[in-house]
Amino acid sequence: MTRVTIKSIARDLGISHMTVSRALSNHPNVQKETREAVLKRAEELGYVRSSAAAAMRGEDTRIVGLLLPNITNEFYARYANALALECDRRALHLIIHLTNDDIRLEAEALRRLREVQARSVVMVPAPGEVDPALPADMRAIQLIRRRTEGPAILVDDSDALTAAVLQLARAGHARIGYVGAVPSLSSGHNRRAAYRAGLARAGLPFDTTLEVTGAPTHELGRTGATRLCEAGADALVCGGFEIASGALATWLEHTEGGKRVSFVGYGDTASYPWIRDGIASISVPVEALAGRTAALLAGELAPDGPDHGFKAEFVVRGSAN
Amino acid sequence: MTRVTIKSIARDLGISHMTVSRALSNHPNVQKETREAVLKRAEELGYVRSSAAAAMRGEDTRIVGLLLPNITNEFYARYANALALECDRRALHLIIHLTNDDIRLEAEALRRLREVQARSVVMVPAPGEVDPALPADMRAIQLIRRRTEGPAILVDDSDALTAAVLQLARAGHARIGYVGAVPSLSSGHNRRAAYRAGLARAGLPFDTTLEVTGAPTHELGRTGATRLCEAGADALVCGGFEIASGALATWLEHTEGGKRVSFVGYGDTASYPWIRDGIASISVPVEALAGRTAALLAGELAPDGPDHGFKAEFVVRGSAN
DNA sequence: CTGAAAGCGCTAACAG
DNA sequence: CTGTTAGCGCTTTCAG
Repeated sequence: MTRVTIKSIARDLGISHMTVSRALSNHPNVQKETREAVLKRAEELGYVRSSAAAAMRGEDTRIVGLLLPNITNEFYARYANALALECDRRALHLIIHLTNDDIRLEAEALRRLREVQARSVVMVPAPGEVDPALPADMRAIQLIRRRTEGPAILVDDSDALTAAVLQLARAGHARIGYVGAVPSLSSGHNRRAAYRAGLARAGLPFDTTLEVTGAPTHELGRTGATRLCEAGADALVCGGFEIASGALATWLEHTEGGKRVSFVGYGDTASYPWIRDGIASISVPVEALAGRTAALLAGELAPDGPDHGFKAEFVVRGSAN
Repeated sequence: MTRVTIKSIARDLGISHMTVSRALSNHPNVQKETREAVLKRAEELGYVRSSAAAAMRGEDTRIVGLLLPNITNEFYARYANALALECDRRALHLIIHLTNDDIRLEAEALRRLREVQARSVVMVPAPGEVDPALPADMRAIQLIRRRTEGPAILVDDSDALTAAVLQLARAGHARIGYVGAVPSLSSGHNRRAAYRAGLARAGLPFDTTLEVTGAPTHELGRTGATRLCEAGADALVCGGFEIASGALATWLEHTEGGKRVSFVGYGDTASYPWIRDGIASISVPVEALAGRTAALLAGELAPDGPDHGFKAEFVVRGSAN
């Protein structure tokens, strides 16, 4: 049983494959009966158009790539979920590659997306000193972090982070620690600055032993939280999704005995309200980000330039007292 | 700046496109210098092979489809994560479509995967009375649930569910409620049977008001848990991932005042150990499932027949007392 | 209204 | 070792 093509249908019906093509694409110049016969036969045989052939002719593949560090972190999962729904609605194919924030895996994924002629890629750029130019034949939209120029969907969380620090200070904490990404990443730089701004506004002294930065991973969260606790921090502020997930695990172990260390996570993890007295956090509007991304992908929005339109919010819960 | 093809490289170098093709695919019959010149030029120009052209010639597209109800549920997220990693490792493209357990969205996704000539699909079959045959030109691997014949990766959770009921009975509960999928789904049928077996073995009476079934959604979890609590249940057992996520939310609200209703969730949600005294649950070996799937996809395993090789486990935590 | 030809990028099968 | 031809599925263009 070989593939059903317009030619096989044409042979089957004793007509030219062009007539079949026209019938299937609703071209007016086909006799009614012929058209119906074609449509019927195509249906019976389960014909589907080959998108490979279409792509070869230069048609849009309707493939969108999504490059994420992982998809277990709830922020990325929710983002991917929302984006996948939007893509399905718009008949776009979403190809997901996980980079694990590794720049080599990222490069490999980009290469393969070029092979399939993806029309655009949405990517959380992996951290890295070098600056591999993003491919020009696909439109790249950077998410959350910005490594190079071009369109980006970013979140302004400065006020939220500052507010978190102020709240902790108000609650009587004087040694507020911070774990975040390396300052070479846009997000790492800005978030740490916001943390420092919070300290300044609270009139608290600045202490580098209370700052841990590194590659924004779960692991950094774990080790960073440990280091900060050992350094005598009485509160922890997280500067990233992955980091928060690691730091939370450490914090839960560390404060099991009832030690009074406060905690502010990052992102809207569903279980945050249910853990202990509730985990305070920096809330990021995931669905809105995904919606905007989809609009960009569908060309419903101006394609160029950065996009700082989103604001994070500080959500107070028990862990911030 | 038009696309870089073997022909454009050939023109550029003043040779035939076949020589370029051979050079790029390591065919022996190319003069060393020519080969090097080609490779160099290809590199410079950023040539990538068109997989559309390859697909048209009948080559494998290396595209794998993944159809999931959603990707926010931690089980699906972790599964997708693991599978995506395996696929990246094996240079497979993973296209994710979300079905929301809607059989029409599922059909649409399958049609589009046939268009791109996906070699295989991994799918959690949507619930539905009708039985749309799975397409024959792609290999379909059913996950968790089984709607029709063909290879499937299933989990045997009977013993775990029975054990959960027994544990609750031991803890002194007599009105143990169950929320699960409709029995027309293989998983719905088996899980309810295991729940009932638990009751029987505990010597507890059988009570249909303590059983709620429906489409396996978060919503069913919410409403089902409410109904069961109103029916006077003193313990809840969940028969599915989505259901557990909904039921947990309801349960947390309902028992806030300290009412003593016990709870057994489904799946290995990371936060389960941290909520209240820990949420007991049916633990499913996600990573193993994904590993087996990948092996099947890569053809490293016998492709046919069912696969019941996985066992779920009951994990006791505070919520089961 | 219908058909034949050409070409998208690539390689197998033949010529040289 | 290198080049030419043909064909994968499809549509655009041109000829009936």
